[in-house]
Amino acid sequence: MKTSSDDQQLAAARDEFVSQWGAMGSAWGINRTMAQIHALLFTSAEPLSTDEVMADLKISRGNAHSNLRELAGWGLVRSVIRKGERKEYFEAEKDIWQMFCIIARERKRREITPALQALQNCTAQTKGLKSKSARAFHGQLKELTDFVDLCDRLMETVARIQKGAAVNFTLKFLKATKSPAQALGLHSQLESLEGKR
Amino acid sequence: MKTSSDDQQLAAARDEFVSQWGAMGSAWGINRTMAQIHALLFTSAEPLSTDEVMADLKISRGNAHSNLRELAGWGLVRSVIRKGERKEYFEAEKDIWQMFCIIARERKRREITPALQALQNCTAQTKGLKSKSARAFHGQLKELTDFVDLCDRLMETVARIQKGAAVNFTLKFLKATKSPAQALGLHSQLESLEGKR
DNA sequence: TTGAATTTTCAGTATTTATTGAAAGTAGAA
DNA sequence: TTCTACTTTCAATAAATACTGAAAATTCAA
Repeated sequence: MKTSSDDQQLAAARDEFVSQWGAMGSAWGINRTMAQIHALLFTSAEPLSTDEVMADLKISRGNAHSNLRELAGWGLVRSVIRKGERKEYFEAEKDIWQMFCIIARERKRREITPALQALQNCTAQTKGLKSKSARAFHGQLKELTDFVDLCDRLMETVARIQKGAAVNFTLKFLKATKSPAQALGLHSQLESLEGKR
Repeated sequence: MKTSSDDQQLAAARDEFVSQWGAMGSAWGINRTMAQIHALLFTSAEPLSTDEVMADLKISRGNAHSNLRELAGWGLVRSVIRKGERKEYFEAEKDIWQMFCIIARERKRREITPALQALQNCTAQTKGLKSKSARAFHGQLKELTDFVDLCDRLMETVARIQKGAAVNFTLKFLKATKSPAQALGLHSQLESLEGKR
């Protein structure tokens, strides 16, 4: 029967996606289950209850619960209360750019900004030292700190702009950078800066 | 005595940096020890031997060995043979932009590209399906796939350009995006794209 | 109030990942 | 060759992380 086979196809593809997204998460330091739940909700037309998540992924209540809470803490998932029902349902942010911005902002807040502060401390602590090795260390750390600082700001800024702007800008950037850069307004910036290092 | 206190300061700052870099690594899915060894070599004026790394971090030979190999596999560290000496020494890539490019390329190669292929598979597998939920799934996955694809390309491209170009470009981008975007060539791109979402 | 439905917590356990250390392997010097 | 300095491997173990499930807490309707 056609529909049944289609359903199977869909189920298979979704399982694959959930598993893949989980793997990707864990490669980037995110709890596999949390990423899987996110994948599930991200591709679900309807909000899901804790029990549905448990059943879908075959995980315990405690596990489902704590990862749903964590996702809510990131702002990637919000809870939905259906009128007349007592149970809590969850839905994911579906807009990809929005999702990207949330992740960028959270990782910045949780990891990059604190790390940057620590780096700045280390750099400051070795500011006045005179020995050759201390000066070398300080110089190296200063460069790293400045670089991380720049990334931090870039992330902040990117996460603020509109989806259309970001995508279109990226496309132009890619085009402009492909082979001898020319075309577009990027031209002057890029050209005047090439070959400096 | 002045020098001794300076040395202590330096040692303390370096320990702090090593520990911090290790923490950062593990938040991003990189073995803590590998990141610590990297931090050590990154701020060492001289190449270090396996034994020196072992002593500095108080880790076993096997651990030092395998993580040094892994770092070499990433291309972040290379081995140095000193003439007359039999022992192998290791030094890190010191240029930060270079280092960033290496990491970007490796993560792209190891994680993003494979994940992208899997996503494209899932998307393709649900291409023709007619049911409402299948169509929703396919649409959502298509968007995600396209987005990851764009990131993949962007990474590739960024990792190719010159340090000066990247930094300067970023600075201009930040400036241009601060408050009502104007100035620079970015103006037209940005303005024409704001408010789309 | 009471009690059923639901959420939350957390001690115990399982799984995964990282580390040790000693034995085996290699390669250069004599 | 053989000796020695050094590197590599890997089974055993430890440490970190994630998960379970059942008991306690909460919430809401009657």
